[in-house]
Amino acid sequence: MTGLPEKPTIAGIEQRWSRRWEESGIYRFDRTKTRDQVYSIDTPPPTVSGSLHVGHVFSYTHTDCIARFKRMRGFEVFYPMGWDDNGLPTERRVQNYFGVRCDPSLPYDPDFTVPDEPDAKNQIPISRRNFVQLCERLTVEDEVVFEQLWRQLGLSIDWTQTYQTIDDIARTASQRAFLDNLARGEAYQSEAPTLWDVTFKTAVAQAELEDREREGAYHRIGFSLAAGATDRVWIETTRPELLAACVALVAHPDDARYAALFGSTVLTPLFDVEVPVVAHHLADPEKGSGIAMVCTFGDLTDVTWWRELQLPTRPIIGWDGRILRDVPDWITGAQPSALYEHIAGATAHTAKERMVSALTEAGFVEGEPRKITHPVKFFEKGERPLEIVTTRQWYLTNGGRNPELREQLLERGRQLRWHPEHMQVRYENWVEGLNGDWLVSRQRFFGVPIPVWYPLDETGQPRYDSPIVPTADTLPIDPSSDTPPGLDPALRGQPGGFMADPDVMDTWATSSLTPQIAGGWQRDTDLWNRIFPMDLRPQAHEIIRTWLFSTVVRSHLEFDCLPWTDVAISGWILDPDRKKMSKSKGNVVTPVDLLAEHGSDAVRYWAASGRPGTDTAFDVGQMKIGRRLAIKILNASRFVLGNGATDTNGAVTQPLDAALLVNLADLVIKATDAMENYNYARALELTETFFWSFTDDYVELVKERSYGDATDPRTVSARATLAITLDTLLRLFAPVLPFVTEEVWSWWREGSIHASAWPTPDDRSPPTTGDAAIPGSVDGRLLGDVATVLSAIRRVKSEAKVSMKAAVASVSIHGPQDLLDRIKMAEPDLASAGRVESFTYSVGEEMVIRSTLADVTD
RNA sequence: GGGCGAUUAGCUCAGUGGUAGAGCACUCGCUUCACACGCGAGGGGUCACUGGUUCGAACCCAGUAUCGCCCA
Repeated sequence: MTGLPEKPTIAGIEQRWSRRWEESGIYRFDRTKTRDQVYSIDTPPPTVSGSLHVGHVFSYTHTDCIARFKRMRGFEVFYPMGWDDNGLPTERRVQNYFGVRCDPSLPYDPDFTVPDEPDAKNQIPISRRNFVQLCERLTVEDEVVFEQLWRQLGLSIDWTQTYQTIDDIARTASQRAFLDNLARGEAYQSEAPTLWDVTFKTAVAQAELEDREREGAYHRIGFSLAAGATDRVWIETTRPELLAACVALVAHPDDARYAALFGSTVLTPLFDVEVPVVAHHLADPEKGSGIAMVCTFGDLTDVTWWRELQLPTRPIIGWDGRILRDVPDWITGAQPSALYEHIAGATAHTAKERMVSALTEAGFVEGEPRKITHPVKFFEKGERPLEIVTTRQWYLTNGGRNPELREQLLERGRQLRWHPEHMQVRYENWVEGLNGDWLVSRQRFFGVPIPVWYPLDETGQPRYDSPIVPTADTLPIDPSSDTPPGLDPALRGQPGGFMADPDVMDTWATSSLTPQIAGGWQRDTDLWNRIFPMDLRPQAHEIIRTWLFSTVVRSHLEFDCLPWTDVAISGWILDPDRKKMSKSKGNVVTPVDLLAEHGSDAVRYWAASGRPGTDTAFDVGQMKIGRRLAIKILNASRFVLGNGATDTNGAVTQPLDAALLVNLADLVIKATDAMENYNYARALELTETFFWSFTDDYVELVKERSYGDATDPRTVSARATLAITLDTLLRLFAPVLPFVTEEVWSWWREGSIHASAWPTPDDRSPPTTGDAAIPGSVDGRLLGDVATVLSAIRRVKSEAKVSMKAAVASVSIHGPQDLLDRIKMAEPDLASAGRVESFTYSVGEEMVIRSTLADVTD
């Protein structure tokens, strides 16, 4: 054995070993292995434009613990890392970082350089291609920083398998999968009311919505029953600015107050547009006045009424969220037109003020606005309420409109093994609640383009029903600069020519293909066949409805199977007030500082202590415990090895030693079982508990014996037991504490501990009952009994406030015969550990231990 | 409003039918030849509450409360 340090330290351990691991390539995927020998992981790609936070460190550590365990179990682990540089976060970061904004109408400027002093408030307009180049430039910078952190944390990733969600490979896979969906009829276009973010000017899918409670007010507005009549029907609305878009009034069919009006028409105030009064069960008699104004479109209920009652379409809100400029054709007459012009071009907010004031002046408002709070739909990343506009969009089937497909996807959810199990209901609830297909087109710049063109007819109008698609070998394409096969580029935009679909795909349309992108689908079939379907998807629970579900959808449609067999859902990190940690609260600690302060093993210890799927408190105290454990492992190992206990093949002949090995085998069984069930926290806890009692009790008991003559069987037995136990415990700790265990391993073992085999209970079988040399040796209780006696001896010394070195004249032990028999077998070890001069035994029921200290001579 | 989870020592958490546990913190000790980033000992809990099942409940069942999350 070489390299045993005088005074071991954990300083600098991360840099040393992460470099060594990279040089030796021990985490690289060996593609000579077949699918049954492989364990493949669909690693979540972090958003590079954001920053890594403690939650990332927490959950990625969990995955790494599993990866390391599986590797030691003999699997070839496919563990790639991806970077999600798609979509809005990157666009926004580029805008702020470089002080630019994308204007797709501008031509490409090859000489463009970024401003010396970027001003995010006064952004310079640049072309789409210039903008995308800046996106790519920034993400490359970010990826370097991220990779560095992951290496420092000790993730056992194959760094030759990284991917980006915007690179050529990802674009090709996304477009290929989309075209496959299109060919099978799973992707289709539809012109329909669409939830629309007026800030980002893009459509938003159901999965990206959230309800937020907002203040609003009911305005009580009167509709005239007939031209010139003074009789009114009073409705209450939170959106009076949409009066010009009113298409009907609706009340519940059983509502006697309005029964007489069903089938008749009324006039909208001031605009004098004739609208029908209709009945529908969704009208709530308890809400407002019980009769509601239906507009194009105030909310999703309006859309339902519009669809089910076949009402006309009268849009007045534009894609910018402002009232459309031109007076619509259903508004006629001088005064109504003048009123419309008064609100035209205004924001919804301003239009509301103007409408209320005009209606009030004309006597169509009753009472004061009645303030309420109500849920309003928002884009999860947006800050203004969504509008509903009618647009042409691409959709992917996801079961939202097809009961048969929905049931198939629910069945996929049941086939998947969830850790923890109860997370499956999140999936069930989401799939059961889908009310439409997956809207995949987005009106953004930095994303994967939808790979189709449309023919233009003689008048220059696009024919959306017969899109032109590229051939698979030309992917990836950008239809806005590439030309359809066989067509002249000059025909772009010309009558009889073609035009590009202007949109890009939803980021989830790419992220839902991470197995395909990372695994070489349609690109590296040899690799693909070795890793798919994958084994594990680790992820957070807030994206079950997005990432997890969309990945299942794509795999189901493309391959008719699950993308993985297991999913591990990680919990939140909570701050000390039990609130989710977040940037806005200013309570986020940067991972770099955390690793530097406590050490990677210590931070990993804290992370691995959190049970799978359970929210875990950010707890520096737990990291300190991890650090202490790492140091203890170094010191205990140095002691064991420095004592000459390096031979695991020595004959174990002493009962105490055999008892320890029995308990060790039991630990291995339980820890393995926990790991197999993705419960690294349980495995760690079991191993840690064993380790502390090993050092506190067993090592103290055999210290004297292990110092002895190397040819003495008692010494050989102690040393072999120490070596076997250390060897086993290091391997059990290795997934959680990769650095310190590797450090110790390097002192006396060949190769890397991370390439060694996970322990099995048969590694070093303890002597059997039949062994005459060690009576009763397989009884693991011996260790606990002896530890109890040792503790009693220590207590006497502690209470007498004397050193543990103080001598004990005699110890009398009272108890059942079998207990006494066991203790007698370890009497010499007890005598040396406790400095006991003599033992006496007496038989009885209850265990009683009495110790008498020797006279203190000084 | 629907669903899921949690509630155990001052704190962070284990513990799925058989005498309430760990670490931290606290108290009192110990310069023990691996470790003072250490070692030893000690004090500390109506297991949220109310019922039920059971010989026996922190654990199973029903309900209540509080907190968190997901969905509407």
